[in-house]
Amino acid sequence: MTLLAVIVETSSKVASTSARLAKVRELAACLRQFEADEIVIGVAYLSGETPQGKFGIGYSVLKIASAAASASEPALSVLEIDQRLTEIASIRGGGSTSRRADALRELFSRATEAEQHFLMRLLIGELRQGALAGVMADAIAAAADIPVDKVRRAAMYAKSLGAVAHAALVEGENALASFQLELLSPVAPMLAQTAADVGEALEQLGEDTVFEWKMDGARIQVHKSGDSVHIYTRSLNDVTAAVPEIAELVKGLPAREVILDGEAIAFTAAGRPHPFQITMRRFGRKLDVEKLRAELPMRAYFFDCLRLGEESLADRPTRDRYEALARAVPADLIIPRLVTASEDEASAFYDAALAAGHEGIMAKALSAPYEAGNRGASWLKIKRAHTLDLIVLAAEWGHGRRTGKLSNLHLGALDPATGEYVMLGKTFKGLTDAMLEWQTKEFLARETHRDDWTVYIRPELVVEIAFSDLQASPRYPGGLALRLARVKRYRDDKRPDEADTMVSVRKIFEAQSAAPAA
DNA sequence: GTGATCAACCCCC
DNA sequence: GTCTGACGGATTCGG
DNA sequence: CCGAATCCGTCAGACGGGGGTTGATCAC
Repeated sequence: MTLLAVIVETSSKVASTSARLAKVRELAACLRQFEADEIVIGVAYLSGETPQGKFGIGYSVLKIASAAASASEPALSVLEIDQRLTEIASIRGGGSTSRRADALRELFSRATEAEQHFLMRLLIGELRQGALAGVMADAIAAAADIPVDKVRRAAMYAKSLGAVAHAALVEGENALASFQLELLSPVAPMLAQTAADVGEALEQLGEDTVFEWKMDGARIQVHKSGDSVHIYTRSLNDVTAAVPEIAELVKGLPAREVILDGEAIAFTAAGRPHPFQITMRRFGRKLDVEKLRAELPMRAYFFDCLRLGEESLADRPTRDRYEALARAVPADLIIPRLVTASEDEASAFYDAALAAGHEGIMAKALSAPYEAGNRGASWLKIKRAHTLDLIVLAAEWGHGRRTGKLSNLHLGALDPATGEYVMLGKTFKGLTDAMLEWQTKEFLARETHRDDWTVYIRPELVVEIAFSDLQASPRYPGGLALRLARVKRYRDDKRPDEADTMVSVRKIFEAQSAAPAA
């Protein structure tokens, strides 16, 4: 029987070093200590997850529970924690918040302070030990003395990394072969790297490149097995009930067994794609699905086929998978695509995608396999970014490796009509350590006032911000918010009165929602 | 008791 | 989702 | 030819936006 304290001790050692190999050694040593029925749970905890997944425990509930007394000696076992968490996850309905907090407090009262701290971070989803599933895969390979490639391959198709660890440690290397692409069992979708433009994409991928429109909806993976159809999200949640029209569509396809990769997105009656936030009113919804279905129909566009009939196509090249896709799905459900080695043709294709209201295009190597769960170099996304010179209005203190630095910027633009600065969003992205250092000093020199987390400053600093979109905002005063904002550079060369104002901000918003030129 | 509002949480990008 | 930093294996450089 | 420097892919962790659902609380 393994105590939670063993895991807590391991996590602490893992966190204390930045060397990945040392982390792997510590994790592997811990894995070898587990008994068979503890492996799935222990692997989850040491990868910053619980077997129960997310179940409604956040910072607020934990704050109540953490008021508990603590035990002086470790006594909780791994299996008991798992049992208690399963019970807590099952508490629902009226009064559940306080009953959950009570149950958590009781559990915490039997944990040492170190164990409480670990459980807090685990349940909130911020273990911050510098090791998650990626490092854990290495550790499983090391503990079972199996090549890491085999572990990673099994992990692509397994329900959980813990299941892979169990098979590897209990049954050995050969057992990993039983993890295969299966119908109605979703696999982590392949992700893409970024390219600045079509020229860069062609340079990286070479002659054999296919371009596809990139639509700004939600990724879907569709499985059909006879009469049974399920639709999964990028993180493998089942959203079949939220998009019944797509399920019906797939039920009507002639193929009996098929796995498709694609995008779900809502369109206007005029045939233009809705902004992402409109698509999200449908996607993942549980209530009133039928009512909204009528006014906000969802479409599916497919771009890959991982299985058609008996055989898995994941290891086959893109061109073979496309050939299967074309057999499985009518042409109007396939995302617009173009095979070309011509930069001019590719650019025109990109312009057409943007003119049709889409996000950009993808570039894919025709000879590459489907790398499930990987951010593979054979898929590149090409999106344009807007840029504005905005004013820093305030900044928030950072956490973790940014503790002690002012990190998250409040960004705004002057509204000439009122003379007031209008906040448009926040960002912490794109800042180097040197910039963090510099801006902390500069902000504090301009401080006007502060509260718990935020330091407000005189509107004197101009910063160039890149962003994907402007979204309609229910919370910001101008009714607009930056989407995916990141810092490009500080504009030391610009005075605040030379920065962009709300006039140019509104102009961008209007241009992006306008109908296409005739 | 019932509906409206709010805060916390999760899930898409 | 974007971006930076760190690690470590692979590759290139310099004498 | 070998050790050092550099390159490159992978992983983790900084936290953004808007949606929804659920349960708690407030007003009547």
